[in-house]
Amino acid sequence: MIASSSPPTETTGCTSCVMRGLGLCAVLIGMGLEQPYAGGHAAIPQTRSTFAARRTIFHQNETLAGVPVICDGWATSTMKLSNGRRQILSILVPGELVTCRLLFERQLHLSIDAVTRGSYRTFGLAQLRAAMMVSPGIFDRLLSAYNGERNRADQLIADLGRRTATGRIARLLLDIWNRLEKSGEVEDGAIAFPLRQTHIADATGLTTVYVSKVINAFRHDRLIEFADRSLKILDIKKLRQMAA
Amino acid sequence: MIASSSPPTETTGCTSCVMRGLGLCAVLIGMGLEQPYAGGHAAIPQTRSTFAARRTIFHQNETLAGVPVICDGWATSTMKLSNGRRQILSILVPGELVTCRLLFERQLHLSIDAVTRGSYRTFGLAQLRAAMMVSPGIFDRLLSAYNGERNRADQLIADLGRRTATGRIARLLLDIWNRLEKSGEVEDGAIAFPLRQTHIADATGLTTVYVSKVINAFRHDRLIEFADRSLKILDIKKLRQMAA
DNA sequence: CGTAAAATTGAGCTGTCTCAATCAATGTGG
DNA sequence: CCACATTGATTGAGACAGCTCAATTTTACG
Repeated sequence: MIASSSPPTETTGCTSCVMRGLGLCAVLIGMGLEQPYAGGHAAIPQTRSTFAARRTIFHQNETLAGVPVICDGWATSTMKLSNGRRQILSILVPGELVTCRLLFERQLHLSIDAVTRGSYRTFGLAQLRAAMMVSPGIFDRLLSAYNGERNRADQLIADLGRRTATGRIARLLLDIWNRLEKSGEVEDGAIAFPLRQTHIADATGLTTVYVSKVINAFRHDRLIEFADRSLKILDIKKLRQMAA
Repeated sequence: MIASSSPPTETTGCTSCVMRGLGLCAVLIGMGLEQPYAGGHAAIPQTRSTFAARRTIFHQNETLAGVPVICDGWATSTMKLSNGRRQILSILVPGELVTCRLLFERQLHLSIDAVTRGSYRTFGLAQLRAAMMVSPGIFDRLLSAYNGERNRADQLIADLGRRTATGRIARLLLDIWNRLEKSGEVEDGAIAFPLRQTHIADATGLTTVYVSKVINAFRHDRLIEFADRSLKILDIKKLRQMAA
């Protein structure tokens, strides 16, 4: 899994990294911005930070100097309300950029919370923006990534406003499934799924109690298997129906 | 209100236009892109289309060649679900750009529905993108407009997921109030407010029946006056409390 | 002026929440 | 490596916010 010619710690997770998917490294190299580094991707920041499970990685209203990418582990971007409630805006799976908004705004207006332990790297704002300006390809890809974020946000609005609990949960599961499937992370018909029911509740605007009941109904109807931080979809057709 | 030296039909609404706010016209003129036109803004497209109340202006999945700006009248961007329900993603007041997403994607994935009668102009994609590339000012402003759209979407997600009906409605009213206040459209302590309760319901994920009850409760508590397509906030402090 | 759209009202229903108690899993320190 | 502490999941009973249905009135508009 890890190329023997390069240091393992530096390439972990990079195969599914968004930045790699964007072809960003190639462009940065083309710009002559690469730093001498044996066996790794030239544009990858040397500093990698780790985070513990259930910790807040970046706080609401914190100011960042770059765009972090989650190398390893899962996280959420969460909005914390004055009444103490919280709403998850998006689930960040390994390899994902935290949010493209940071390309144009230094201040984070929501908090990034770790689900599992993991690590991230921060790409420099100036470097990324320069790459965008130099390469129309990068420009379009980053902006279409931004549009992708928007699409998901819009879907979530429709879910929360106009769909029932079972529909919301089914859609959340299918969404994550599809994302991981796309990057080839289905193994034995199952995906790693470290989200707790608390996360599902906060993402769907429901209660943990009620999430538990819906999930158990899904299990009972043999739509899914969900245990040990792993998710298997048994009847994707019927699950899609519930999500319609 | 209208400068006597320029044709009234062509300048209507332009004073509060986003494009004007962006300083876009000046930049386009500086680029030598202006078209000869007596008494108007050089960069404003000559073609202006009108729409009738309650009609769909652009359909979900339609492909557009430019970025429309609502000159006159109110509209909504709405997502139509397979189960026949609809969710309003944003309320477009006069002078607003439909969505910055169209700068980077030709396909609209939601529908734009007229609330009142009105008119719009479409700015050419190529022209806008060129202006973005030439002027860092325009670039940043358009992207921060995009970020603004995102912020509103995120707020809406939190509203729908974690706030009660009264909170959602209070926040909707306050949001629109603030936007119009910012562009100086409060007159005699009231704003024009052509939204029907159906729109409020579709924007807040509620039912018209229930919206009616909440609005009447607000009226009864003398928080707002709301009739004749006009809204007056009587007790903004208490209304903000409900929205907290 | 007539018809369509919007708002209101009431009665009853249900999806989801709250509260509370219990059990299972996970993580931590000695 | 065990014992304890914390976090997470489950279950049941009861409550309520917001929905549905349906009838009626009011308002808007061609």
